Amino acid sequence: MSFADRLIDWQRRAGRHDLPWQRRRDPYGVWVAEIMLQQTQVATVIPYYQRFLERFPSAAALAEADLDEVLQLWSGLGYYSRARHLHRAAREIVERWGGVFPKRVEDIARLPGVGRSTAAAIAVFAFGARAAILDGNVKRVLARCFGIEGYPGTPAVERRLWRQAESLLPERDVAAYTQALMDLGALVCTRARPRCEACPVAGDCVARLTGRAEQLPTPRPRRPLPLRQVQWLVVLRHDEVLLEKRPPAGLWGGLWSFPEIAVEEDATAWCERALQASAQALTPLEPFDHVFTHFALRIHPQLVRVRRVPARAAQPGWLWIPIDEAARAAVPTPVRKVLAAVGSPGP
DNA sequence: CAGCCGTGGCT
DNA sequence: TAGCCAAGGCT
Repeated sequence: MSFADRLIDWQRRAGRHDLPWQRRRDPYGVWVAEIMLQQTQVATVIPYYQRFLERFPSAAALAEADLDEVLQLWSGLGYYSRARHLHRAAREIVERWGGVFPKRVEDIARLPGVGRSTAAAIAVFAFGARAAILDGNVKRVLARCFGIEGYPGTPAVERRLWRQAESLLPERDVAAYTQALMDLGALVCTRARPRCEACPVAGDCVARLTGRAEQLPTPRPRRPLPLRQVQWLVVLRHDEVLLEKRPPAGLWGGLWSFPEIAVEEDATAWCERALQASAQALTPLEPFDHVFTHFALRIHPQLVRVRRVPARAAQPGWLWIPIDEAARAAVPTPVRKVLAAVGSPGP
């Protein structure tokens, strides 16, 4: 029996069949699922997927929405450029494709946020196309099965993996085969402690036969990171907290967060400058020189280790948000946690 | 091309 | 426990 047939047969018995995005096979539902699942585990995606599709049931509904609302529904899921791309792509589908999701893999792959692998997955699951995917699961399964050495992040190794993935494609049942590949990687051929005894292709697996299953795929070469520490300023006024809108791209792009400074900077001086610079936006607040009688500045004790201090926006927006509402605003998860830790500052 | 982007689970 | 990685794509 061929590699593909063994996997398809196994998938029918032991694979996943009841995931939310497997219930609907329309291209929009498949597309949103594939974007959310990029670098994100299934269990994390499920509640976000259900909320998102309830609010935006179609590309047209998504295209009409404000980006802020899309980001708010995405908040906590991470990789926020996915949400910005999704929103842009929805408008592209409406304007360029007349609201009809493109069918050709090349056209799907031109949508923002959709690369080669995601385009193939959409085409396979929504349109029954014959195309190969190559995600983390598939890379691991193929690297082990066929003994492909080397870090998959390098172009040479990735080319070999793509060629291998293409050559294994069955003539029919590509959707079942693709799902099988991902299920095998997620449930059996796991990164640590693979369950080789439950694998339908263990008999032909190079890594299994050479005892190198846990050594493949070759891990990323580690390079020491110049870690710095930054800290957040939490500016409070009664039961309100000051948030700034981050630049539209980059880290937490378009989301609201606390002002963030390097640990070497003087927080008090920085806060004075920031409040002075945004005096217009802060009306009807008191003049900044009263800041320490009318406002409370807290330097949150939680320090964050980051690669670099994120660049600040030239013209950040500022917003005083009641603490209760802030917890529901479009803010990234670390900010929500700090917010919960700060609580109400009292009178 | 290599670094960046987020959060959570795992060992 | 601190690092590694996950249904990758963009620059």
